[in-house]
Amino acid sequence: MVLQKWLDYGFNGYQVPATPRATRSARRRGTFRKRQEDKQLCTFDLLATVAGNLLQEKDTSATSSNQPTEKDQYGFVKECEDANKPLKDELFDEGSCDRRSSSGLSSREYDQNCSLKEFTHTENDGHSGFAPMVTSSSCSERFVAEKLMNGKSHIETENCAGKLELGSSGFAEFSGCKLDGGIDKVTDEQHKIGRVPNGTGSEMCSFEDPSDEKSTPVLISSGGNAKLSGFNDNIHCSSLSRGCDNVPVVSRDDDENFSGCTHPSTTTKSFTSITRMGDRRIRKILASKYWKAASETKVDTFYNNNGELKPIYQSRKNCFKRQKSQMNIPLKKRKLIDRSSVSDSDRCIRSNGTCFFPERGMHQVASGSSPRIRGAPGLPSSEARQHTTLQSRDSHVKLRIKSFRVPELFIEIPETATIGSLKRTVMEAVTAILRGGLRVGVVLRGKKVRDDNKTLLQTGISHDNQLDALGFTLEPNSSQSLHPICAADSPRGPHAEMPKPLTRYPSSPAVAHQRTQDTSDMLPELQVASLRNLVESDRDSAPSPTNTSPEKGTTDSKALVAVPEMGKEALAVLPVHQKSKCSEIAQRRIRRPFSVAEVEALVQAVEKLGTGRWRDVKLRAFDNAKYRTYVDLKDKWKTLVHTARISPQQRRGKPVPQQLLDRVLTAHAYWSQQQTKQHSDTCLLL
DNA sequence: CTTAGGG
DNA sequence: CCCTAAG
Repeated sequence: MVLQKWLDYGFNGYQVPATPRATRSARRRGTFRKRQEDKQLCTFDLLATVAGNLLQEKDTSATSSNQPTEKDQYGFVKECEDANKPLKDELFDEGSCDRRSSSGLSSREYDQNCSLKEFTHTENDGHSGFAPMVTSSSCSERFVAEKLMNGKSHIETENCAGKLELGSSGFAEFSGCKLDGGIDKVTDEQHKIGRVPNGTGSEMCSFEDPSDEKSTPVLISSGGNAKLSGFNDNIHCSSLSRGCDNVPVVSRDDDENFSGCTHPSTTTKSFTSITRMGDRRIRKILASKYWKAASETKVDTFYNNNGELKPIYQSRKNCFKRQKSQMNIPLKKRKLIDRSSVSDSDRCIRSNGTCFFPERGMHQVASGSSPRIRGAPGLPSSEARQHTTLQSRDSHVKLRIKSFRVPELFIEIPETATIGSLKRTVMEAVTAILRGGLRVGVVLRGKKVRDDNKTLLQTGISHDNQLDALGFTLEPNSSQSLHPICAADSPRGPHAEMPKPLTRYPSSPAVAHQRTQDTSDMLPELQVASLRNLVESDRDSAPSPTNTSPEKGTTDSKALVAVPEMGKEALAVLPVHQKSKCSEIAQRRIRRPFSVAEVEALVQAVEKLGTGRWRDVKLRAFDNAKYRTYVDLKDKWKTLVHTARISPQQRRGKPVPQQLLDRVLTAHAYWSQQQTKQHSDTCLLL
């Protein structure tokens, strides 16, 4: 079941043009939107990824035998590895599920864990309404997709990922990434508020792959729930991820809420149609009030969950929330102590803006610095030491960005697509996002630091006690933004929301959480650790992904940000700018040329019902084609009439049988006449 | 939400 | 396909 659900999920984020044509169109419009009906529309929030985890996992796996799940995960991953295997098969293949289960965790257990976690989550929370919200947001926003790259590149990326160094000058430099990244200090809010159980959101949705080097781990967490047509079960994002066994999450509420945003295939007919119809509206709203909505979303959601809101309403809210999360691209960062010994090992090799850490160095670091013991216990001590070190050298602050959030991606991919194609698609999307114009925002204690000329010292960042309050955000680069709206909005939206976003994404803890077997116990520690990470630097964890693994990784180091070198080619394909900027706000639907059969059905329906009854036509002939709205049908009819009137030479695209065109003209003439007649009759009566 | 019509 | 006005 879990696997099946996979498909349901969509990739929240930038849409990858299925075709050049679509791309052009999208570019022209500056907006993208892809929806999938018969194909699986998955919305995944990508949390990036990174490969770095792989290395860590490798090391970790050996150490942490206590996690039965890992093997499963491995097995699972391997399954996915088969690039030639159709996605559909992959997902629906019972055998796959079984295998995965056999490896250590039965599917049932898997589910139970998720449920349990979820349940626990809510219970502990004490805020019945709040927990779900957090979960959903985190899930939707947070998703980890690993295995975006090949094993090799993967590793490299991971290594370099997110290393951010802040010099005394105040100049921030991403050693590892070309991308602008923000360090996300998500967890802080939660901690402060205390409403959310430790490690709440992120853990649930994100996980790490303990896959070995060979296997390219792919973590895909859905942002929310995806419903797959034919399946009533709601899947939680966690189910997608391998680590989810440890960190299952997502509340039912989420599923419902998201139904509107995602593919509501499972929903009832009426509901589906409603949601679909509302889709545009939602998008519209998002576009115009994205930021505002985003800022308010969290709160709204919270109350909504408690209250008795209409499903649709909730779904919309969720959409907003989701959008928000997408827009906010918080990065988690880790502060590293600048220590000579560490520095050496950590030192990265830069190449084309990407920083790589030599494997040796990494391993060394990992082995030396971090205890192999999985679990929080090791963290505190190591951190303390590091902290001390840090203090000794307060003149330099090293920050490591462990992960960054990728804007929502919409990926449409046929069920028959191969895993390899799926990977490529995701890769392209991620690459595009990364390449998109982004800038870094610095948030200190919830406040945006706008003065770029201030030194870290002046700002207070130089002091470790301040560091815990330091956060980074990714913001659309207005200069590159194609859309005025985005550019204009970006400045305030992200900033204003900073605090909330942070709260919502305890990404690092989550990741760590995954790995840890005893989630409940670990959570508290993890969160603490994550917080501390911001303040303190851990040399061990920082440079080496390996190191990050269980102990440290749990805390914060886990989530690495991959800054790929990879997607260069892909970039050409994708309209990066638009996507990175505003794609989330309004994504154009994918173009779906009408097939002859569809035209036939349309013509037939119109012949029967006449023009002007597009809703009926839709229900009559395209009820199952969810991607065809009545507006689409109306438009198609319009184009058909036009096509029928022009000479065959002037017609473009897939030729429509002349016979059909003739019928179009006939029907159009007939119903036009009827309309006129009726109108005249009305006039006469009046 | 539906229609209708321009873009 | 999108967007919007209008009902």
